Amino acid sequence: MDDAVAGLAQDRSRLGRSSTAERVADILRDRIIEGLFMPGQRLSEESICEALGVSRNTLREAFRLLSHERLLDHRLNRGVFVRVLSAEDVSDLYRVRRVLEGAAVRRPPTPQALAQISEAMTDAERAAEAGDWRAVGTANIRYHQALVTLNQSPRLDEAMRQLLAELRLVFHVMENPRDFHEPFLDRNRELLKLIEAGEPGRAAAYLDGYLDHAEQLLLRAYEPNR
Amino acid sequence: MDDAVAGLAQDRSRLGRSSTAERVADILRDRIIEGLFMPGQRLSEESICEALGVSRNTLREAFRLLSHERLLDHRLNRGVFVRVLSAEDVSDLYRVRRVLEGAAVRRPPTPQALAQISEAMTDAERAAEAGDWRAVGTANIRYHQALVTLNQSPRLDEAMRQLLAELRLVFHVMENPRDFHEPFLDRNRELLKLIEAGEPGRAAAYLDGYLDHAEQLLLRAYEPNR
DNA sequence: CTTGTCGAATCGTTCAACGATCCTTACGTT
DNA sequence: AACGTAAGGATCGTTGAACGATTCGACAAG
Repeated sequence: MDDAVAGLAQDRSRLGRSSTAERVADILRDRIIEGLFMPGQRLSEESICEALGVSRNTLREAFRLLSHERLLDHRLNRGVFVRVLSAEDVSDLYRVRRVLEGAAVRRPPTPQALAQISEAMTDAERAAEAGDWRAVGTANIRYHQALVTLNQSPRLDEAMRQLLAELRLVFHVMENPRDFHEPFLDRNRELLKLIEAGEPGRAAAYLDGYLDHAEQLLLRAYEPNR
Repeated sequence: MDDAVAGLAQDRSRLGRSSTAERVADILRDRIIEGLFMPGQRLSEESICEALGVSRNTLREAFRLLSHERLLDHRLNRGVFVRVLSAEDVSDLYRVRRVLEGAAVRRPPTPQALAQISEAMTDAERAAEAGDWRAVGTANIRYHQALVTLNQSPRLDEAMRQLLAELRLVFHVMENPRDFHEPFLDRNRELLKLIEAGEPGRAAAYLDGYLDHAEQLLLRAYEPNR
């Protein structure tokens, strides 16, 4: 019986798990990530707190959370806006990816992490066959999130989660998701092979080329806008 | 004249710079980092909002910000507490440092970054001569913050800033700051030399040993507490 | 010693209000 | 036509009070 009681300790995290402000933040985060709120759009306190049935103060707490995640841009006395990323932001995001993912592929891979990466990989391929490019994008994100878990660091996982959320804001400027995601299917597969083969050096080099290419594609999509 | 106008863009960040909640967060962050609020201590909404002369709602917004930085622990219906880091947290912080600083030392150093590192180095040495070990700790943190700037990434700089703030919470358990900081003076100097000499491989290896040692010192200090 | 009950303290959330700030528009000046 | 000024409205920033919900500690009953 002591075992059963001890097991409860793991579920403790679920106890504290709720608070209107956090739930509101979750809802808004989803909308932003899904692209239902477009970058640059202003989020009016009044209309949103009425639509969600929460008070302005609670909504403001949620806004603070999302601004801190760089998904919203909070301008004093002017309200909050969905973040608009600049070309410099894109470059910076890829600099961080090179560091985080680069460190990941140099680590001895754990079976669980490999399984997660592999699962995301097959999900992406299945979605590609079905022609669901939005799902391909989602699976691709899961792939890279799983990649970072090789670092075995909760904080780096969290950092990657936030980074990928920001990156989704960028993906919305890609008018044709297929052209953007399709080429990376083979690359993800190849990278996974190199990791499984225990060749960290080659995997890291391959990853660098991979990220350079993706960054340039995105930057090119940003060119016309200025 | 266009130059002068363009130069203004850099000061734009100062414009938005104010909001009671953020200023409150700044004040509290300083107190926490300086150790005036001890880890585990509860921060009562009522007493603090009265002491600072702000409303509870505003204070709560500040609390949200600091919880998001992992400096406060927000437990539902129980209030906010100064974060208490576990031994696992310490290990994770050092895993992140290995990734962030490890990537930094492998980069070709820029003159400005080197200057900043060098300045922190001499500040630390000067403070050591004066026997001011608290100042040594502060300069040491500046040193590593400057180290990360080699990555040339604002997001990584920010991540390092937060990481070091967390680490200060841990340093408060070191009863004797001199024993902890003194050995690292020579190591910092040696690491700087290796970077200046353009030997990224040896610098990275040296850094790893450095971080391993620091982590173990901290973990040993944590042992008695459990 | 364990369990149930109760009250105080505090949190979570809402609501209403007022001043401050920003944007827009209009008007007059140069 | 370009610029400075003024007025108005919309929205934000912040406050203060209020009430239910939750937690914690004490104390009595089993």
